[in-house]
Amino acid sequence: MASPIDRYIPQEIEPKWQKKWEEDQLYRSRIDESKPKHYALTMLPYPSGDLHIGHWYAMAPSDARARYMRMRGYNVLFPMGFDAFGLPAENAAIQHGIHPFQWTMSNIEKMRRQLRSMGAMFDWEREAISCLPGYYKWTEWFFLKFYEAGLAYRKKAAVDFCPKCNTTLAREQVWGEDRHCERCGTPVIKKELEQWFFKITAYADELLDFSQIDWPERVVTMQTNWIGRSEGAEVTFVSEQEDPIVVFTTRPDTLWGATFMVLAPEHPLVEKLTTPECRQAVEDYQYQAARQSEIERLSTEKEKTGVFIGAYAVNPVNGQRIPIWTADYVMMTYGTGAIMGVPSHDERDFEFALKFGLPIIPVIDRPDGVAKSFVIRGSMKEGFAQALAEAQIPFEERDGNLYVTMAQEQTDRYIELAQAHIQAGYWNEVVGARWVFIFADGVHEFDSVEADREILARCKQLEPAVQDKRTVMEMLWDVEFYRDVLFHTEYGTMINSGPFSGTPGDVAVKKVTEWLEQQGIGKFAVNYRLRDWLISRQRYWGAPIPIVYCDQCGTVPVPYEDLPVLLPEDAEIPPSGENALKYHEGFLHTTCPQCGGPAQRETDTMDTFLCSSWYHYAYLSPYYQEGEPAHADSMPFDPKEGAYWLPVDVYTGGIEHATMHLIYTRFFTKVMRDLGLVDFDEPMLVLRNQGIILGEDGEKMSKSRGNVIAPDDLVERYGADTVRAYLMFGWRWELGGPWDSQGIEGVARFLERVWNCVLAPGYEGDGQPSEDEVRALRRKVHQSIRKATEDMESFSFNTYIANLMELNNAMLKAKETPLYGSEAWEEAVETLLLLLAPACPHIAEELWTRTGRPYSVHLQAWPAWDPEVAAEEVITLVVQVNGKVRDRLEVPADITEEQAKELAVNSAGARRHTAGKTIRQVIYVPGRLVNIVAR
RNA sequence: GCCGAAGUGGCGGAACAGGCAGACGCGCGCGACUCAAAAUCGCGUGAGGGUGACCUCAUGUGGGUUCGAUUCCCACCUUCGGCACCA
Repeated sequence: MASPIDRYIPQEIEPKWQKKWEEDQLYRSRIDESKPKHYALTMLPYPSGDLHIGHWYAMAPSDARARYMRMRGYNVLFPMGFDAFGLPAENAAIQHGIHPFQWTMSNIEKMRRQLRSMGAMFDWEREAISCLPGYYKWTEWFFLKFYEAGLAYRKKAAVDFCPKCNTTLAREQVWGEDRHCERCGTPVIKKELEQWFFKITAYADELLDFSQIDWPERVVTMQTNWIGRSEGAEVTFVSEQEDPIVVFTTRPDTLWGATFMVLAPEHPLVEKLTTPECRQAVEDYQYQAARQSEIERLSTEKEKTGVFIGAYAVNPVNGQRIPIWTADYVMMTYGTGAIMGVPSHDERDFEFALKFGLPIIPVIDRPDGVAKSFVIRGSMKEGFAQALAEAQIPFEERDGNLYVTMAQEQTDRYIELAQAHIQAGYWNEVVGARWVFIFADGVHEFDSVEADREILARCKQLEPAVQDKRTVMEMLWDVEFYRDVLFHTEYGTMINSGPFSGTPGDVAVKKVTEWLEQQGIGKFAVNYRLRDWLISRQRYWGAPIPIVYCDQCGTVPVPYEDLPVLLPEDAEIPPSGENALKYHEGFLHTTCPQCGGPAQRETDTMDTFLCSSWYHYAYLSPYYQEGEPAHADSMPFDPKEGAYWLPVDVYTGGIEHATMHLIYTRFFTKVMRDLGLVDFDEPMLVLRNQGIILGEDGEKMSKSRGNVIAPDDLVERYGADTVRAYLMFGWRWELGGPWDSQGIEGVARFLERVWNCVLAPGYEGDGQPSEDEVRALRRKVHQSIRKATEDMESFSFNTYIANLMELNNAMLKAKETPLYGSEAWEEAVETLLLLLAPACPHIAEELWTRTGRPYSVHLQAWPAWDPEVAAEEVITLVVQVNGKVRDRLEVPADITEEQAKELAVNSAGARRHTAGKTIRQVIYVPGRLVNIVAR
């Protein structure tokens, strides 16, 4: 029984070492040209007031890896700060009457304490808090630089607005099908306001290039989709009043199939082109459309709506006169806000045309070559079915009707037969890979709007049941059998397209685009889903936008020397949640920097994503040149620090930032590069995402569910080292999963075993360890170093800890033998502590110093493994017969192929299963197995 | 609807340039210690069959490639993310 003082009591040793490390400035990161640098960064928290287990899950393994890199000889920077502007501070102000600044700073105070209990190697001297003037001076400075570069502009825009928070929302802050506010859940409405934007779209193409960074495929895909580049053409249609109407299309090869146009309800030409007869209906529709975005967009709003505006345009490729409609399925914000409707090859246009009786003319051949015909009973003369059978045209017969499904090549023969057999008073058609109507007196190709009219008229004469049909396609749609071949969106040979008919699908887009350019009616064009970044927030608690509005001079930027525009400390947050700056006379009124006359300040503040777009630069020299006036050619961080530390080598954080923060910060860096502030293209070279820890019930942790795991409680009970190691051990880091309060007990036991393994007395008998025993222990030790190194490199934290457990288990066995106290034993102890140090810094330090080793374990070099020592001497040779394991043999690792095969074939297990069979083949996998193929 | 990821014991998870499935841990069972319990330590633990050595089945389902597939290919099912009238 160990004496009480020798028990593992993390609650005593952890604070002790944290204090000591801090006194010794062990984790200060200073420029050291003699060492390679490593900038490890983990996403900074919002100071909500409580560090939750998710923060630990993100930060503790990141810290372990930063510590590992440090032991590998890198000069490591691993800073921490707070993303301190934002809405919750204002909500707290409203609810509790506390000023946002005080609320934020006291939260930070508490969270700093909690963060320190983690024992991470944060360099607190580099802490940066985004709501302090020394920080947001530079956020404002960046705004001015963007403005100067033409990348910040103001425009009136319909923005999502939360009536409860009384603020505009970014697209990503609007959630869910019902479009509710990210923060409070209130359904969002649209509002027209003058807003500031950053021109992120100017960098869209460059943001699509991920060649310089090692980021998870998932994030790359999400960003690629978010940016949503599509290539196509802009084509100019002309209204009958001679107004050019430009449309964007990705399918110029379908131009000949454009049978109508649709303008977005907000499109300026709607107003101009609408005829008096249609005006009332159009205005009603526009009103409806505008209102519809105000009401929550109801769930099943699938059904297409729209109205004809009375006007016509001319299809520039074939002179066809086509009606112009307005419909809300066309967005004003994408492309040109106008489309050509090609219902035969676009699902939405098809649905729209079918509903409103617009002609649908196929212009792209079906690549699958499937053609169909429905032969109604009595429409053909006797012997038709037999003729089809003889021609090997497949069909099914049901209730006397024939359902013919044929290949494109068979359609000519089919048409001949149908024509020969068709009864007077009937018609028959072929659809899909061929479009033909067969009447008793002749065959009509279905190839144009005119043909559509003529065919329909003839059919109506013959069959009263189709009287109400407006188009051929509407008539065909009633035949269920046809539905899957009536339209398609594939590329294919162009048909019914004038001179372009017959152009193969793989070159059609290119050829048509070139021709459009020659004709001067269109040109190659690229469109993006990405919109410019709306940075205005109608909030008090954010970095002010450094702009004043002067009656004489208009929009005037605040001079660099006058930064920062300070947030007034005495502002009162109105209970309505409105922007306090609007009502703060002292802030609002100022003088124009240009003419000295009276002027008003911009009261919008900046999106907090701006603050977090450059925080990794702020860490280099927090609040750089505080108190000194800034200039246009200032640097927002110390260039010496930047030259050494940048860019970030490894960035860790949650996947939820894939399309917001992680695009914005890349954008920021590219602009900074173009401004000459940095000389690289990407801010973070390697990115890794951790998953989410759920409550023990498998649900997302929340106070209302009562499933929240509080790190403070865990630290108090188990100590930080146990919590850290469990967070690394329990899950695949990138996936996360439910908390398991029994699982952590296992890790606590492990650390206790490590403690006892190192400190408690072992074997007390006489004798020397055998050479084999020494070799076996050393082999395990060196294999463990190899495995630990590989796992750290690949962020495989769970197997990293498992490997340490294995080493410890092996040592506990060795401890009961003469190995205890030997040189090999000491090597094992030292290695165990060194490998443990990144994950569990306190216990490693305690045991390191207790065993008389020089302080500090965290200044030691990562151990190296000797491949020869780590090499196995004996391997288990698996013997398979026909792929099934039949025996296992212990053999020397350097066994030759012949020896291995020989042993395997003669092994008892193999003989049992090869008896009476012929051995056909023997396969040898070096160091692993022999597979005997016997039949 | 489209795009992407993942399905392995009772549980978290190992092993995938194709080669012993289930490392490590939780839980569970048996044993030691104890008057007893907890803690600790030892042994066992995918399912089924056989007294036994052994045998059969098993990595979401169904096919395929291969001497050999958790790993590669095809189809399907389930779960979780992302986007969602993007022309």
